[in-house]
Formats: sequence, structure tokens, C-alpha cells
Amino acid sequence: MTLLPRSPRLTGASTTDRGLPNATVARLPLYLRALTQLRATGSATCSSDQLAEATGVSSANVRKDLSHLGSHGTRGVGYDVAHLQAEIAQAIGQTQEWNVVLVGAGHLGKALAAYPGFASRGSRIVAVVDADPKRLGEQVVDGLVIESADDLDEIVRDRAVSIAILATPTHAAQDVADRLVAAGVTSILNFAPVALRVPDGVDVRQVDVAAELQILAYHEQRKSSPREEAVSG
Amino acid sequence: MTLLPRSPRLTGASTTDRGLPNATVARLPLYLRALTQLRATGSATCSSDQLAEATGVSSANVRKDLSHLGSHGTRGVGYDVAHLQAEIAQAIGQTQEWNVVLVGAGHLGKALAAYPGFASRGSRIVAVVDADPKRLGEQVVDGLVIESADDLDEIVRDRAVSIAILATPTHAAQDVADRLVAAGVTSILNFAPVALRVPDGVDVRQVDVAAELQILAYHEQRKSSPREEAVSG
DNA sequence: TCGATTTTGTGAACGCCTTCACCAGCTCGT
DNA sequence: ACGAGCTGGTGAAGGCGTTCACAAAATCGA
Repeated sequence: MTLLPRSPRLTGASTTDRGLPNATVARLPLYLRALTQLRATGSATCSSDQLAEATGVSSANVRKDLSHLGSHGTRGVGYDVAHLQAEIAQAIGQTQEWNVVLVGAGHLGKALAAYPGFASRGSRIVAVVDADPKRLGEQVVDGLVIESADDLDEIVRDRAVSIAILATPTHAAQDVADRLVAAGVTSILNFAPVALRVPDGVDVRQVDVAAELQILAYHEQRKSSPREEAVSG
Repeated sequence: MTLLPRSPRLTGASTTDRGLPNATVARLPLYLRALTQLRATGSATCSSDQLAEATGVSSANVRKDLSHLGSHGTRGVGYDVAHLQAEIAQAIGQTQEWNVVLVGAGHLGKALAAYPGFASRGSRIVAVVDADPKRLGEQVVDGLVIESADDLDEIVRDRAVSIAILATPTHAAQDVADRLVAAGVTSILNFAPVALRVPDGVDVRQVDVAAELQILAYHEQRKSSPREEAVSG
């Protein structure tokens, strides 16, 4: 598989093939977001400093990232907002909409199905499936009714799905992942706290909220105990 | 502020002070999870290879990580599961429970409040607040009733909260963050797609599901167009 | 037209993190 | 006892990624 680096994440392969550095790819969505906002305010151009401000990335880093796109800004002026937005959108594959299947219609699954941020950012959830027969037919949001997990194959194939969101209980995640891959899914966003095993060519990104809190807790602990580092003897 | 590296994430400061490398800290929760599982199966010891298998990290990396803890395993045998678990738990601050306030009781907020994975991994949500008066008093889960966002200060102070989860609409996030920080919160897990501005000493970790999908989409695009790299002329 | 100012693009240096390779130390069978 | 086989610890090397510093190029005012 190709477990994509999260940020610290994870493999080690960076510039896959002849593409952009992974770290850059992870930041392009941030730039896109910032540009959309800037455009809404009527700005025609923006500097790397402005983008830095809006995204929390250093301006040098912004310039380096954008230079990888060959996206030539104009010295003394900055970047053309509309043009840069289009360029990033193309690089990131936002010229098309990506059909996504959401597996698992529990609390989290329903929350994700209702999230308006996907549509505005290039992804469309075209199906919500669940293993629990009691949930079948339930409408989670306008135009989305919970379907049976047994129909995964058909759904993936008929609706040109290549990306899946896994919001199942932990114990079911690997099995569902296997079936998704078998059906043709090649990218998985996994919310279940397990390391999925998938074949080469399938990308997995992991979101583990409990782990995020644990990382924060580590730093909290260090804040509260200042200088715990007394020498032993 | 101290915007914590996600994985590619984000500042650049690594081994803060005399602590563990950030990349290692981000993996400790994974090891902990794996160890808990191993312990449930009755294994008394485990090798770095087993941990590697269970977490998706390379075995060399596992050993390097654990060596930072001074956690001496036994050559020829492996690590003592119970002992290592305790050691990681201590390093990561799991010997105590961390009180967390959840801000925003929309779909996502409710899903997070109901998530059983927090309690088992060291965090306890002690309050759910929302700005919408219509939601006040609503019970989201046993023992948790939605409280007013006006009481944030009091809640944070009285219940010894140092970590907050932000699940508000985007436009409200920065304002809430400011108030949380003012109330004494020093760690924020932010689900709103904005780069929060917080003072030094406050840690922010960002979860942006739409961005995760966009990153996957980037790689999907590259998969579908094999060798798009024809020379120009 | 020219100089001051702004801002990009980029090579070089630096630092973090991962991987490699191998030694040290433990167990177990004989 | 001792040798074979595992398995952890760790220095060295290499790869990515960020930051630095500055030259190149554009605008603007006089």
C-alpha cells in the first residue's frame, strides 16, 4: 500500500514519481481555501505574505510550494488570485468532482454525511451504506438514503466511486476495507483507529481523534511539570 | 503559538526542550493501542516486528522510538507488554485523565460527544457547550447536557479543563478560540477549516476532513492519468 | 528616466526523521 | 557449557523539508 504521510505521516516516499512533494500537496488545500476567501473579498492579487498569514505557513514555504506548480507570480505584485486558484484546483484534481462512498452511518457517519464542506471542496458523497438492517432506508440528508453494505460492489462500480470514507466500528474496518478495495476503491479516509492493510496502489489516510488528544495531552503534561528533568543521583 | 506538526504538520521545532521527538510522540498513541490489544490476547511480550505489523510503522522506527523512552526491552525476547504499556502511558500523560470541553453541539459535536474512544484513551469530555439557546439543556449523552457558551469561563476554570475540542461553524471558530485561551485552555483540537491564531504556549492541532479528501483526490488524479508528462514541444 | 520599494524565485544551509547495518545480549536446545 | 538463533540498541548515512538570504523583476512616484 501507500500509506500517505499525514504530516508527520507516514511512509517515507516523498515526491512520488514526478509529482509534487507530499508536504506541498498537504498544504495546497489550505492555499485553495485562503484564495477562495480572498477572492470573495474582491482581492485580485495577493502576496505570499498574505497567504502565509491566512494559512499559518511561512511565506518562504508558500513561495517554495507555489514554485513547484510552476505557478509564476509577478515580482513586486504577488499572485493573481483567480489564476492561482485555478492552477491549484487543477493540480489537486478539483476540476472534476470526486464521488465518495461513506461506509458506516453511526453518529460520525451521519455527521460527515451532513457536512457541507465536502461539496464546496470537490467531493460528493454519492452513497451512505451501513451493515445494520435497521438503518436501511433512513434518510440522512437530502438525496441520501442509507443503503445496504451488501451492495457496496454495485455502488462503487455503478457510481464511479474511487474514494471511500470509513466510519465503521473498529472491528469492522479491515473487512470493509478489503471489500472496498476489491470493488475498486483506491483511496480510503479511515476514521477507525486501526492500521488498515491494503494492497499497493491504494492510499490510506488516517484520522484518529483520540490519538490527536493524546498528543495534545503529552504537551499539556510537559507544560504543567516545568523542569522535571532533575539529574538522577 | 505552537502549531504542532501534524505529520507533515507544521512548525519545525521538533524536539521541544528535552522532550521526545515530535514524530515519536505522534506514534506513541499507536503503540499504546497495539499494546492494549496484545495484552488482551494474553501476550506477555512482543517484538518490535509485531508492533511494526500492528501499527504500520517500520520495525527500525519502532525500536528507535521506544529507545527514546529509555524503555529497555530485552534482546532475544522483545518488550514486556505490560511494562511498555505503562511506560508509554506515563510518557504520554495517560496516568491522569484529561478534562476536555467540547464546543459546538452540531452534528459533528454530538458525534464526538458520543464517541466511546476518548474515555478508553485518557480523555474525558466534561462539558458540551453551544451558542444556540435552542439547544441548551438537551442531553447529548448520559451525564452530558448542553450548556451555554456564555459559561465557558466558569466551566473551564471550575472543571480543570486544559484541552478543548472545537466543532463550531467556521466563522465562529476564531472567536471561540480566543475565549477558550482567555479562560485558560492551552490545547485545542480544531475541526473548523481555519488557521487559528493563538498566543505562544497554546497548542493547536487541526483536523480538516475536506482537506484530507482533497489530498486523496490529488493522488487519485495521478493514478488515472498515467504518464501525463509528455514533453512539451 | 531613475531610484526606491515591493515581492517573487531559488540555491544553499540546516535540521529532523527514517533507514541501514551491525553489534550486543538474551534464550534455548543439546 | 556452548553454539545457534532471535531481537533490541545505536551510530552512520541518506532523504525530505524548511528556513535563510539574496538576486531578479516589477511598480510607482518624481
